[in-house]
Amino acid sequence: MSADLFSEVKQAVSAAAAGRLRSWGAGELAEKIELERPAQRQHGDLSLNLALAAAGRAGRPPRELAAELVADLEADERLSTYCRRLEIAGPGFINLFLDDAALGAAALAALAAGDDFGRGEPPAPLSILLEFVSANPTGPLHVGHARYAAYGDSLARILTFAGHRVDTEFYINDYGTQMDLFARSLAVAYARRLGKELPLPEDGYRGDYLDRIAATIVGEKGEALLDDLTGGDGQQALSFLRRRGCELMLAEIEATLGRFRVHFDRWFSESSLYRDQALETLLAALRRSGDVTDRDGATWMLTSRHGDDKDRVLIRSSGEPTYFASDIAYHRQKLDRGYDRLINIWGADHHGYVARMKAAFAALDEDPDKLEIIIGQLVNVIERGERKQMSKRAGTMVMLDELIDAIGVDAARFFLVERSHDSALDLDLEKARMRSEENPVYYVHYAHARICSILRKAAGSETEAVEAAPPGSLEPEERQLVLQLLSFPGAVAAAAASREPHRLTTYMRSLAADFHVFYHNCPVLRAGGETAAFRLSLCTLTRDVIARSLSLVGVKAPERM
RNA sequence: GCGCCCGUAGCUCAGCUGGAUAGAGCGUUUGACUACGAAUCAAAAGGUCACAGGUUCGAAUCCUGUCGGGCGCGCCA
Repeated sequence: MSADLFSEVKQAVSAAAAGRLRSWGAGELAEKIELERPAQRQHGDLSLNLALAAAGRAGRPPRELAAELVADLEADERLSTYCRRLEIAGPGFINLFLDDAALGAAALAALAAGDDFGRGEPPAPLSILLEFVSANPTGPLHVGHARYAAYGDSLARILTFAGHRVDTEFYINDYGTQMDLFARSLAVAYARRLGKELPLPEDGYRGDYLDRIAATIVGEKGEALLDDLTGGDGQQALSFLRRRGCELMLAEIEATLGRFRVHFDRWFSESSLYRDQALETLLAALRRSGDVTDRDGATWMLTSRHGDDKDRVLIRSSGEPTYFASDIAYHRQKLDRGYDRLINIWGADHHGYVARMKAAFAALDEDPDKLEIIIGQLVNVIERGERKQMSKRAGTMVMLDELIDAIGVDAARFFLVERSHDSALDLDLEKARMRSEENPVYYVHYAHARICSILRKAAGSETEAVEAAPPGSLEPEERQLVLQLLSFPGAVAAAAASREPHRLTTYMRSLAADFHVFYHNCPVLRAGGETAAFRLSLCTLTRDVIARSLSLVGVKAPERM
């Protein structure tokens, strides 16, 4: 008995129905059998819409087709070991009623599979480079970054568990005007700390973190930079501040991400592209392919030839390269590392750049589909019931560290990843702080802790010594729990394929709910004998699946709470 | 003006890529602990799935349009 019963059933159906489907000219339906969990119990455990899907092609009424399919399925030996009964319902659905013993056996097989239950084995695993957060190293992370951090890190975990090879990467924008501005702002904080006032640059950065970093630099260098900043042209001092400030800022960012349980395999520096002359190489290649032209004193890339709205500047008339230019060089570099797929997670404020980046791939003679850009919607901050965009100026910034301090990593990650990344998210920090105990993560935690408590109680008991065997029949609540547990591999696969970690939070809430119902209706230890042994196994499997699900979104599974 | 995203219960959101009578949590009302953890469970109430067309056996889901909200549309990053 396989742990992944639903896949097993799917394969059996495919094999048994293939011939019939082909005779209707709908053979391809056998390749992608859709097994659904009907919303209503009376519709069975699984349902097939094959007859409905084939009706158009066959030119015959669906129920008539369903009758022929049912005959094929009933004749199939493998299927009849899982399936107690088949029925045709409604417009032409084929409903499957699974055998209780088979369900129980599958649950025990899932338990035996241990860490491998739900793990994907795609026929062709992808090697994926997943880039996310990539915040400018000019300030600390805020809750907007936190959303992408939670989303991206969860996605990396899920894709890995689904069987792909995933590297995660943080791109450091440590080159260009923003870094210059950062260095000059840092110089102001540095000088002030030593009793000298320098003019704050227009649109300069401000904030406690600059004082913090300035203090560190004063500790390291004393007043050594002061003369250059006040007397000289300041170039040497600014250069140092840019480099060292960036290092210190990145260290803070990395520490915050570490607290948030987000780890990157690689930190890639934009500056390194300039050191390696990646832009020159890139430009030469683009000139050869004819995708670049000089116009109005600037160097343009002809992205409009590849589906972009208009052409884009690579080198300004000032001679400075644009951000776009180094971004192309960066992606060229990523491609050269040999990944099958490059996934970028960008904020909604960057969606306008998708077309030009895809165009760049086409110009580089690379398949644009290798580049997968996921747009995450923004986070709004709610203050006194009003929705506000986060802004330093308006003082509505909420930092990731603040969020963690307020509600903890588990509640924060669950909250951020629970919603579809496609919808804007409102965060009311005060409300989150006051009502953090209502976070759904604790509902899932409670189920986990409750099971752990039962297992502690069972430790060393007679029940624990009995080897579990699938019972001949299951109580309705037991049955529901088993069906939910067996849905786990499908939930993982769906979350991975659709890049939607929130499907797993939805899944584990349902699983926790089904467990609580089971708990209230089906005594475990008190049942005694073989029933107790089997139910104890269900408890263990539920605990494992909850813990695994939580770990896939970077949340802990406490044994007590 | 153009492009992308969103609009589902009083509030916050799911809805398995087109399935059967649209679901949770919070809030409201009511019931269940001498019990393997009541941070739980059971029940009630709450809906024009923004609106109007279209596609088909079947639409919250797909296509078109309208309305409303968010985000973009630079030789900024």
